[in-house]
Amino acid sequence: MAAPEGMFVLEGRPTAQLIADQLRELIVQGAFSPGQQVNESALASQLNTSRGPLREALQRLCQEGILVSKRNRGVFVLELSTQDVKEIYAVREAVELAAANTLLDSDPEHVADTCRELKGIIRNMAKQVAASDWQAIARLDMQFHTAFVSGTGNTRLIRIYETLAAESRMCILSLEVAYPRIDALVQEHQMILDLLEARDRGGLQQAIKRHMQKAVEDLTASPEATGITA
Amino acid sequence: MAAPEGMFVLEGRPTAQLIADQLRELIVQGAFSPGQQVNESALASQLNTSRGPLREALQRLCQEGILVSKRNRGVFVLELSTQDVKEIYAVREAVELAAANTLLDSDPEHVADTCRELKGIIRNMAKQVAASDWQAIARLDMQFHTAFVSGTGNTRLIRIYETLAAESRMCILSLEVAYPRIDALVQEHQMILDLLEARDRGGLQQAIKRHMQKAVEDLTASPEATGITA
DNA sequence: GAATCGCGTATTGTTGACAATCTACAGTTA
DNA sequence: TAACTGTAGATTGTCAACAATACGCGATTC
Repeated sequence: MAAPEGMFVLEGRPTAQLIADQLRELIVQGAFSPGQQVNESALASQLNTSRGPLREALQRLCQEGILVSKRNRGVFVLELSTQDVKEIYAVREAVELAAANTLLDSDPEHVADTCRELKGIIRNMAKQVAASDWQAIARLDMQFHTAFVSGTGNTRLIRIYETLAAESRMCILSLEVAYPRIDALVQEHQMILDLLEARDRGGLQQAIKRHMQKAVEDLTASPEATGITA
Repeated sequence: MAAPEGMFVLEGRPTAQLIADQLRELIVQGAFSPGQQVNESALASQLNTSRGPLREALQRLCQEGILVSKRNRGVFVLELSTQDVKEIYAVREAVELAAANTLLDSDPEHVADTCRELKGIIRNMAKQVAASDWQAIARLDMQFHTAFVSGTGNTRLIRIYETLAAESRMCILSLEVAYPRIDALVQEHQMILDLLEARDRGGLQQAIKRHMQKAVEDLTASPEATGITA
């Protein structure tokens, strides 16, 4: 029996995950300042739920790494150090390089589909760059890379990357206006897209490496101007 | 003030993690059959704890991927498909290649330390191969690779790999006596170690790729003989 | 005879209360 | 004045009871 259109399973996913998704979005948008303690009771009341589910959500975010838990103290919003930035982008490079190889080994038509999606994201990104909307730029930046990795269809790789994407958004957020050249952002993504379309394996790998390297340089260049601690 | 010898912090880590570690070890050792439901109340009683902490531990293992949660149904032990095996080893390859590059870029003395550790693990592995103790072999196999990745010092990479290691042990476990050539295991690891010591970047990368590729072939070769579903 | 409906049971999901622990501050003493 | 000790407050960690949901089986109907 096919379900009628417009019908969908209500609350199909576990509640804790819904809360976690909501909180993650709030955190990466900077609704909580780094190092700030997250109060269980208070948040539970605000979200109109009990401490149980909320606790599970917090624990989930702890495991993802955007919150840190201290025994008998509570959970705190992650404070990013330059070391953290280096780690995050090193792992991102590893994942994206693997994704690039997998993509180039896969069906050309599927690659074309992915390229179409990426192209649309770049278009939106250019718009937001013109509007200087940093929130949106950070979101689209990670949307681009997440779509790139999603193209592999490897659910584990995708899951890993989603965590990295959240952490990266926190990095980018603390960057804000400190970002040196706003136009380079669109250009670099466009280059990655072009090389993927051209199926230039070596060039794509180099472009990804450069993209990550530049990001680390930008993010660690002036730590005193950002929220990133040395 | 230096703490007197013999003193240590009591139960410094969160309880849920202790339970999770214990359960993870049981699962990767095959104490639960794939697809089997894990009963919260029963386990809580057995482990002499309440459902709260146990629930958190289960959720943690769900996020790691060795348990799967179904809403209002409970959690079940992961059933590995050939697709899962391919995914796991694709991600492992990505992580280990990145680890290899990072290691070869790091301090030679530190690499030497890592090599010493790996050498010891290989020695133990050879012993267990002689004794045909599959449990121990699987444990040492993953211990080797985990030590390799740990050499990078990248905490995020290490955390990712620990999850992959757990899943891999489940793969290897279902392999058991079906493993084709028991000697190749020690040889392949020895080769990786040698190439790392020789600082042969290209050779090491190739060796890692081959190692992963062979593992997938072995694991997916005779699915009917193993617990891995098509 | 096959499909459907309804009930019973088992299990999870949620809640609120209780216990344990830590930090901060004030009081005390050398 | 500086360092230590004890208390107060707040927050998390744990627990047991309650509510909601899904599955399996038997009765019923066409």
